[in-house]
Amino acid sequence: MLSRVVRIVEAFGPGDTALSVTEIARRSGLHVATASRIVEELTNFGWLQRHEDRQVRIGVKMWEAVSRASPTLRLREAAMPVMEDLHTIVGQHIQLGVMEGDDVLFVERLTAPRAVINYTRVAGRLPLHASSSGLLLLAYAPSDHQERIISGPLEAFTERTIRTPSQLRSALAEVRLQGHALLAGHIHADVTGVAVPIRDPGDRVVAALAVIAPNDDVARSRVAVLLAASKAISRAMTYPASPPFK
Amino acid sequence: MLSRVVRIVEAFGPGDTALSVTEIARRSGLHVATASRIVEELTNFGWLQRHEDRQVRIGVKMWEAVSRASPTLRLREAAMPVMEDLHTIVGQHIQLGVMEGDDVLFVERLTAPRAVINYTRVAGRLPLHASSSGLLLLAYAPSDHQERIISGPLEAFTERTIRTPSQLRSALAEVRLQGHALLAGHIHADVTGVAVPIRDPGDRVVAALAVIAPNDDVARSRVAVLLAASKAISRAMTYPASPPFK
DNA sequence: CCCACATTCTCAATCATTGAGAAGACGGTG
DNA sequence: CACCGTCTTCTCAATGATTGAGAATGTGGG
Repeated sequence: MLSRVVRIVEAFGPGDTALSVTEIARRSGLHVATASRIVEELTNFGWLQRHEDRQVRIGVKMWEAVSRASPTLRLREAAMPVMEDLHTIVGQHIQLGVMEGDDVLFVERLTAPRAVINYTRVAGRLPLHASSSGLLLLAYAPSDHQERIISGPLEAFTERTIRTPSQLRSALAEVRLQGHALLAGHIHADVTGVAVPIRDPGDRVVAALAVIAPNDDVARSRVAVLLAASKAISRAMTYPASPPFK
Repeated sequence: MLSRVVRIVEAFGPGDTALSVTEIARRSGLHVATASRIVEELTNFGWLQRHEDRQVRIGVKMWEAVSRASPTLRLREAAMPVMEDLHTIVGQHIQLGVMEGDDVLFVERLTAPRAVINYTRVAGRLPLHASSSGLLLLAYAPSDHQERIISGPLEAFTERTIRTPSQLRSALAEVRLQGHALLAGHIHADVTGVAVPIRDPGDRVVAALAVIAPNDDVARSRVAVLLAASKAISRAMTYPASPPFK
């Protein structure tokens, strides 16, 4: 059955590059015999691969199939050159996120080796109410989605994380007023995030571009260059897709 | 059955971001009813997603699961900062490839907007004998693999593409002698590629780092900076993996 | 309005999947 | 070297999900 394949692949959580069959069975709730058999079949297709010690990893074939037809390909291709320029200019972490359920999902990021701690990863998530990217995306989301988050539990990361519905409501209003989201110390006490919207040709907000910097960085002055970058990405997305290759 | 899922997902070729159910059925050789049903099930898991016009794309959930446990994650994380620096310095396309079957599979790339045409994409492939990255990887591959490629058909892209076993054999010897691969006009008449090896802690060649530039670029002078970059990446990979996050 | 095409639904025969338990492989330890 | 615990794979009969032809429904264009 199909759900078992999904459960097996999704058993790999953030930070798990390799798992044993037993561990996969435990996490997915499948019988080990079932897990073993499906893992073997997927391995034959190259969708999973096995280490010499029988540990299981995601296979190159699956990565390839998914990556070449990735749902965010257009966005990432349009964004990457601009993100690089931005990265060179501001010298801090740059990240690109989209809304996915009640989280922001980061689809691309550039790290600054000596810069501040940053918990995000490519394909990592953060709650919408807690991160600058998430708050920005939520501010431009349909109101029923906003209301669901506002009325839901608001997990706190630090003492400055938004934790009440009224705080969140006014924060969203402020984001819409200013056109960007600036959050200091909401995820980690020493870290400030600034996020701006990226719009598709129909002017809908489809992604957030953010700079993650230490609190004492001149974060506020980064808004202008961030906005310029987001305009450039929005413009690049309006052009037709790039030509096929091999 | 499991193979049907694989066939459906792998129906998405390079350049296909969205397909119709009928097209998926045609490419995968499945009955449309079967394709329709499996597509619907995968959609419920978020592994596929449907456009308003019923077109099918890869879903965010599948992208997320695969990307966060990607088999080349370590390599890419180690390589990206260095690739960016390199990109800033040389101002040409930079790409990172691994050997996968009889092709080189590109796992990361940085493009130079105004630079030369480049047919590669992330998750794109090129034959081992034709590209600088491929030739480099083949030169350090087990000899049985080399022999299989040497004796196999050698597809030609331009008149300068290697097309005979003896040409390939001597090209491989030269790569091993020099420690890098420089190919001018083998994929496209006006384009030169230069590739150098990236080694894992056990000193095995696991990837190729390449610069793609116009023929009149001073490609030869790029070898030194490329080698420096590859050493930096190799070194970065020896450190333990980065800590988990959310 | 009708036609062509794409998609989904229906349903009975089929055949792959399941999972308990056994057997085998592996690795560490006394 | 033999023992033991753990992980993995195998066996096999009962089960029930999967399959695909064809019908029905939905969709868009002329």
